[in-house]
Amino acid sequence: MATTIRQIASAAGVSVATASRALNGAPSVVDRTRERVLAAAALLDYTPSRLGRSLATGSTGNVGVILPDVTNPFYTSFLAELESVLGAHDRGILVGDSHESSEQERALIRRMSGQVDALVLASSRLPDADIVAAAARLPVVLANRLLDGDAGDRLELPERLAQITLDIEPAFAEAVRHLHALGHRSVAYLDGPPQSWSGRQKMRSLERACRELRMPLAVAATATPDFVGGRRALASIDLTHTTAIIAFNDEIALGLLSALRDAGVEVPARMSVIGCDDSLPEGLAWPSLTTVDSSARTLGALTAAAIVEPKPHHTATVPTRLVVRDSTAEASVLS
Amino acid sequence: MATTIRQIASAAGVSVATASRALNGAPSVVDRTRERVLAAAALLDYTPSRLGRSLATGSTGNVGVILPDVTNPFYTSFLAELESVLGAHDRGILVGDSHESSEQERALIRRMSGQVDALVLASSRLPDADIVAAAARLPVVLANRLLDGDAGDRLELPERLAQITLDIEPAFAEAVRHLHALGHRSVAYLDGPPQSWSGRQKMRSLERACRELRMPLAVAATATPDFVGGRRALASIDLTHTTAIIAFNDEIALGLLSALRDAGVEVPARMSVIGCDDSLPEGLAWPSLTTVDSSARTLGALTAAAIVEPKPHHTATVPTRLVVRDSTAEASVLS
DNA sequence: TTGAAAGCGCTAACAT
DNA sequence: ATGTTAGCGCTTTCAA
Repeated sequence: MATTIRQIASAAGVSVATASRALNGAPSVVDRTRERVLAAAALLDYTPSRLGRSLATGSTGNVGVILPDVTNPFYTSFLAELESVLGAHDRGILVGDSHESSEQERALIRRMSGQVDALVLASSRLPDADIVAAAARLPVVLANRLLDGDAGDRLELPERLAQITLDIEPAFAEAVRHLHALGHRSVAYLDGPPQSWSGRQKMRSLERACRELRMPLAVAATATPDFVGGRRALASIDLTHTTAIIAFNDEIALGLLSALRDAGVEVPARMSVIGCDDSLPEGLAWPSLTTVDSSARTLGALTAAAIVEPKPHHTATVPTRLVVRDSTAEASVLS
Repeated sequence: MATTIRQIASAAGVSVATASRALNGAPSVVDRTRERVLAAAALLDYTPSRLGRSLATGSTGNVGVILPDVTNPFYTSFLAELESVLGAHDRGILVGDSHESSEQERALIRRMSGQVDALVLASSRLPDADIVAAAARLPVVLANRLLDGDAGDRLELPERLAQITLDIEPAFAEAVRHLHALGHRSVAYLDGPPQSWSGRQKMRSLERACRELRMPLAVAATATPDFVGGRRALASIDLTHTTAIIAFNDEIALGLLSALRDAGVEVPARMSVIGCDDSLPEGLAWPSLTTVDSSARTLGALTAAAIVEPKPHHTATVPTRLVVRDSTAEASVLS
C-alpha cells in the first residue's frame, strides 16, 4: 500500500485534518507546522490518493473524451491539443473510441460518468436527446456539433452544455465560387459518415452555394472517411462528366488523388480536387492540396477552454478559410 | 447528486449490503430479493459510483497509457487496439502524451498512479531505474522497450513488469541482405529519437548486418520521427555516394520519398528506400514502399493481453518480416 | 491554529 | 439469505 495521509500526520505529530490543510496550502496553518508536514510527506514519498480526495470533494480532476476514431488524424490533433491544455491544468483524460457507433458512445458515457468532472463529445453520433440527457448529469462539451436548438425549441438546452463548432459555411461557399471562377460548371462531393453533423453542414453549404451559381452537385458516399475510403470512392464517380471534386476531409482527398493517379487522370489538368481540414503536412499530397483550413487544434483549444472556464450555454466557433494550392485549375474541356 | 446504493436499498426495502450483493450478482441472494433491487435500480436510473467502489475494493478498473506522441500513427494504432480490447473488458483508459520528454512522463506517472490498476508505457523514454520504481508501485507493461536485464543484473526486475517488444533484428538483417543482393554496397540509415530503445535496436541490427556483408553504414538523424522530419533529413544525406536508405519508420520514409521526388531523384531507379512498420495504407506511398512489417496493432493486442491476464515477469515479442514492394531495386551505377 | 468526528459511495467480513 | 458494522483515503464542518 502507498503512503496515506494518516501516516504523514502521525509522522509529523499532527492530526490528519491539519495534515490535509498543510498539504493543500490552507492559510490557517502556521509555517512551522506546515514545514513539518511537508517534510514528512517528502520523506515518505507521499502521493495523495485521487480516489479518496474525489470521493470527499465530489470532483475527480479528470475529463472524459469520446472520439469516433482515435486513429483519425483530425481527432488525434484535436486530442493532442486538448491533452496539452488540460494536462497543464493538472487534469487527466479518460479516452474512449466509439468507432462511429452511437451504441458504443452511450456505453462509454455510462462507464465514464461518475469518474469524470466533464465530458467532451467530439463529432458525437448520438441523437440530440441522449446528449441532453448526458448534460443533465454532468457538464458536456460538444465539439464539432450543434444541437437543433431551433427545431421548435422542443428540447431545452441544458446550461452546462457547451458547443464548439467549425464555421465551414463561408469557406465551402468560397470553394464553390473558386471552382466556378475557374470555369467548372458542376461539382462532385465525396461525403463522410452519414451520421456526421459536420457532414450535413458541408452538404448544406455546398447545395446552397451551387444553387446560387446554378451548378449541379453530385454526391457520392465513402465507406470510411479516410485514405482507403477516398481511393475506393473514385469508382462511384462519373469521370466522363466530372471536372471537380470536393471531399469531406483531406484524408479522403488524398486517397482520391492516389486513385486518380492510378487511373491516369491528371490533377489538376483534367480534374480539380479540394479537401477539408488542412491537416496534411506540406509535401504529403501531390500535387499540393487546395483545402478548407479548419484547425482541429484550434477546436481542441477552444474545447479545453470551455472545460477550464465553463460558462453557461457556452458556444464558440472556429473560423475557416479556403487555401488555394496546386490541386485546382481551370476546367478541362470535356470531349 | 446521482442515485446512491442507499436509496436503492431503502426503495427495495433491504440493507445496503444486500443491495450491493444483488447488484453485483452474488449467488447468495434469493431471486425475489434480487428482482426487487434490480427493479429499484432501474426505476431510479442507478449507476454505481466507480469512485466508491474503487476506494472499497482497491481496484479502479482503469489503466493508464502513456505515449510519446498521440499524433503519431504508430501509437494511435497501438492505442486503438489497446482501447478496443480493454474496452471489451469494461476497463477504461487514462491517456497521457509525454511529448517525448522523460520529465513529462514522470509527471504523468505520478498523476496516474493511484487511480489506475496498471500502467502501460509505450516506447518509454525513462531511465531503467524510474521504470523499476514505477513497477514497484503498480503493475507496468512496457511496450516496445526492454530493460537492460543483462547489465550485470544490477537491478532486479520486478515481478509485475511485463515487456512486449518487436523482434526487428531478423527483418532488419534481411533488409540489408536484400539491398546487398540488389548490388548496393553501402547503406544510409535515418534514425529516430535518440532516447528510443527501438531506435538503438535498429541501429545495432543494421551495424551487425552491414559488418557481416562488409558494407559501410552511414547514419543521419531526424529532428522528428515523422513525415516532416523525413523530408528535412534528405539534406543531411550525401546523394552522390548513396544508393539506398533505410528509415526508422514509414513516416520518415514517406517524407524522404517526397523530398527525393522534389529533388528529382528517382525511386527506385536512382535510390532505394526502405521503411519500417508497414503502417501506411496501400497507395499512400509512391512508389509503394518496401518496409519492415511490425504491427503496432499486434503490439497493442499483446500489451492488452498482458494487462488482462497478468503473468509474473511476462515477456512477449511480435515477429516482423521484410515486405518487398516497389521502392527498392538494383543499385544504380554512380558516376 | 489545531483536533475530533462525520461522511463521500461502496464492499466485505462477521453475525444472525 | 440478509443485516450490522467497519473501513477504503480524503476533506470539512464544528469545537476547542
